[in-house]
Amino acid sequence: MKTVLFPDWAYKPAWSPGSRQVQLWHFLLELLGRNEGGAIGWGGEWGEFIIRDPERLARLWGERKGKPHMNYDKLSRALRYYYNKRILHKTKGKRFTYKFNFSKLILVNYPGYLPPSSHQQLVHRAPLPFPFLPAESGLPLCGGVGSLMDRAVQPLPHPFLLPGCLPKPLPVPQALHGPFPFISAPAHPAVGKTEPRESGLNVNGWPHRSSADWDVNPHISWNLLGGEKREDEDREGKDAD
DNA sequence: CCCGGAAGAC
DNA sequence: GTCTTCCGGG
Repeated sequence: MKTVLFPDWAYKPAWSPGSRQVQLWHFLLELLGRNEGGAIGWGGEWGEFIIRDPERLARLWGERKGKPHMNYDKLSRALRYYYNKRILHKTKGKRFTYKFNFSKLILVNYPGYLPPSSHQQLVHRAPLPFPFLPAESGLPLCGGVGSLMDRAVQPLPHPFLLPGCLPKPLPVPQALHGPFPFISAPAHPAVGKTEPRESGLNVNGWPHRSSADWDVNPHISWNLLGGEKREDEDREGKDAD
């Protein structure tokens, strides 16, 4: 069943036990997911976004954080700190354009990622721990006070994301042919056939697909949570030739 | 505009 | 640890 999901940082809840404040990338995802129009929007590339109104975005961010003097200069400094953390890249040459680092995909199954030693255990489809809801349901997506994050039904052992926060690209399987070193699960012999439903949860354009849709090099090293392989460092349009 | 060091808040 | 603030430099 091979499920391809998102990088480790993307699974950190907006309100992790350690940090009681919203994180900037969550905030950005929230705005992008809401398609709130104006301040920020998805760009052409997978994960790329463009800040259309920098000062307005800064004002919104400042309001969220209780920092009335926030501006784009300071916000962009925070974005720059994401470079080293490998959460963001700058799309060079394009003004106000950054890109989320979705190049490192994480292979996990929802009720908890599986450590490399025991990953053959729960290799079956796992439903999301929260009820689906359309983006129009009024509740804020991607966390925030009073959002789904707070009213999650069960204690969640693992961080999670909400649908609608991420771009919906990949109309075709050619994403893998690009510069993205996507990672997928190798075929596990122990699994047998466990494919209850491949529909997954595309209800919101959630890019949750079986990697069988894409032909993947099996020898790509797949790093799980905590793994820090840096073989990707994805490029834009210019690849080495 | 964009970059990152430095210091400090929390 | 995650920004916020300030800033010299390109």
